[in-house]
Amino acid sequence: MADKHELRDKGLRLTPQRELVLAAVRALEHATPEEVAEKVKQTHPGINLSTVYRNLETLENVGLVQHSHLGHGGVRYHASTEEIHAHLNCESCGTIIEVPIDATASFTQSLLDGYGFHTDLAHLAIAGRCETCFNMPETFNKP
Amino acid sequence: MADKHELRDKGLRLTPQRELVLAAVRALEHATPEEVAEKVKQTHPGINLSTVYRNLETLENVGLVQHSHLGHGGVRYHASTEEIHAHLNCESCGTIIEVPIDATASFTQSLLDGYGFHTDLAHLAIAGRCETCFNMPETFNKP
DNA sequence: CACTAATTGCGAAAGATTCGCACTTGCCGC
DNA sequence: GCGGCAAGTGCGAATCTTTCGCAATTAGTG
Repeated sequence: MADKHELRDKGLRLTPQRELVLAAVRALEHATPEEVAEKVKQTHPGINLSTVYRNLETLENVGLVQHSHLGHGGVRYHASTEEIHAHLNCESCGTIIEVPIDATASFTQSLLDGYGFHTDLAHLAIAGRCETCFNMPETFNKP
Repeated sequence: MADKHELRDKGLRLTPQRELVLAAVRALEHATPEEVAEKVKQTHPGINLSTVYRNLETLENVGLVQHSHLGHGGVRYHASTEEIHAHLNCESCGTIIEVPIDATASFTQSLLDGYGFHTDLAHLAIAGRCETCFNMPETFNKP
């Protein structure tokens, strides 16, 4: 699971809670803080939500995890080691489609050329509608 | 400001609060509900925050305004008549760069071709760093 | 002018995240 | 191995944003 040294090497103490939070983020992919807490509780029922929030923040500061905003819902965390991808978020059904980041390279390059903007497509989802929902007008505007 | 008929035509009652909310959204561009309320209070100090929220929702339902998620902050509303554009949101300094939607056409087309996904780039901002912040490493990770 | 339904104000509630503070515990040096 | 100290945790309260219920008000209609 979590290598004993990767936390220590970052100057962090090695607590069971912290290890479990990191392991949960890695196992879950795109998990909300709530879901991470849920997962951790399976092996450490006493963990406090505050502790989960604090550890997510701490782990993010040292670069082991990152968060993204994947839609109307809230924040979601993923391990930094996960392959980088953009997220297409269907506003009707909530489906998340993952797109390899190199499929977006020419777009981000054009933003760099045109606006000097260094795009981080992994951080915010791209909104829209998937094929299925697009063909069901009655679901429009009701995510 | 707000044409007397555009609200009535949508089947809505014409109340001073509603007119002012619509006017504020149009005047402010990318305003949070909080900011809209602030603006409305300049001419109608008694307005209640709930009323602002309800009117934003109502106005969105009839298509006069829309909301987007522009970054870590919260929701922002803009008038539907504004020219459609994507938003590049610098995570360091919070600057919003507006990009005409046709500059993104080939990207959205490729998402449609490749994933059957109908992209609405106006709804969620694109995260990244502006030129200035990109060249100031010390500001990294502290939006 | 009276009537009815839409709208507002207000206070409370709900959900998510943060904070303060006292208690606990990992880690370092001895 | 043992003690001390700062980092980390648990807990409850505070904050912030958004929503809700309900009674009072008001726009639009005839």
